Amino acid sequence: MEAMPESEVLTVGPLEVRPAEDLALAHGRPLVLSVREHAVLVGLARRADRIVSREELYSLAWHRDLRPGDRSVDVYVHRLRSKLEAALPGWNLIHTHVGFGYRLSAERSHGFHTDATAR
Amino acid sequence: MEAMPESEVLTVGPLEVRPAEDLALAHGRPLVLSVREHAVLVGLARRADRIVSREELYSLAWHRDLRPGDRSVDVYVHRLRSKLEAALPGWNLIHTHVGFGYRLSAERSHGFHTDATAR
DNA sequence: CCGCGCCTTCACAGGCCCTTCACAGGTCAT
DNA sequence: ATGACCTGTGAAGGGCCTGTGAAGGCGCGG
Repeated sequence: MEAMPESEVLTVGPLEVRPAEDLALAHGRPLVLSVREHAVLVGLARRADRIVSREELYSLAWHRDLRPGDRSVDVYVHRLRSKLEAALPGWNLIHTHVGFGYRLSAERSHGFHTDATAR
Repeated sequence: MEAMPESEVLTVGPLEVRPAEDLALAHGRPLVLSVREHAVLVGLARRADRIVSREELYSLAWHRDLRPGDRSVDVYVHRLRSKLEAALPGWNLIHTHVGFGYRLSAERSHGFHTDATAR
């Protein structure tokens, strides 16, 4: 069974990321992301449940060093959050650790019940 | 093969501290700590079950000498206690040794039952 | 040439942190 | 019991960090 890098599939709760296919799925439905947004998501997903510093995340998604004062990471994390929130209401995936960085982990939004509204 | 210092993991009862990842887990769930709070926790965790004096703890977390009259350590120990208590009810982790300092040890709170919600 | 999406950079606002106070409760020796 | 010292705790002030909406440039397809 395979563990070829081609088959890399990162799962974080209801989110599934497939770097090799430039694809991310939310509950099985494809997310519409730009190249950068996808790169940032992959960077976070490959280090799921761990804190990724801005410098590290920038390096992973932009392939160059983050310059002092550059807010790009914040902006992209914000866009990613918006899209993830829209696709996965009730889930809180990107967590901020002030002074350290961001962490991708599957957690339910505070005060959200298991889809009592659905169906 | 993974005995590198990167893998340093300090375990104190239900608490797990990973200095290299700037992360601390309570029952496996990540604690949200500020930079200082985390530094103080790491300082205490690396000397678990032993008393750490204020001077020593300050030196470990602030990387400079404690000035007479500075109450920073007390304030941060207080904040850490609050967060640990919130994340690990029923556990008493930071112990005060009047005149000597603080000690991190896994001990259950006095008179605490495992089923807080029962009945 | 025009419209559209994407990336980068701003500017402003809000929130979180660190430090320092002030005061209360405790402890201990006298 | 009383005074001196030690620790617990809540709050205030400023500063730094992060969230957020928008503008300007570019490249691409129509």
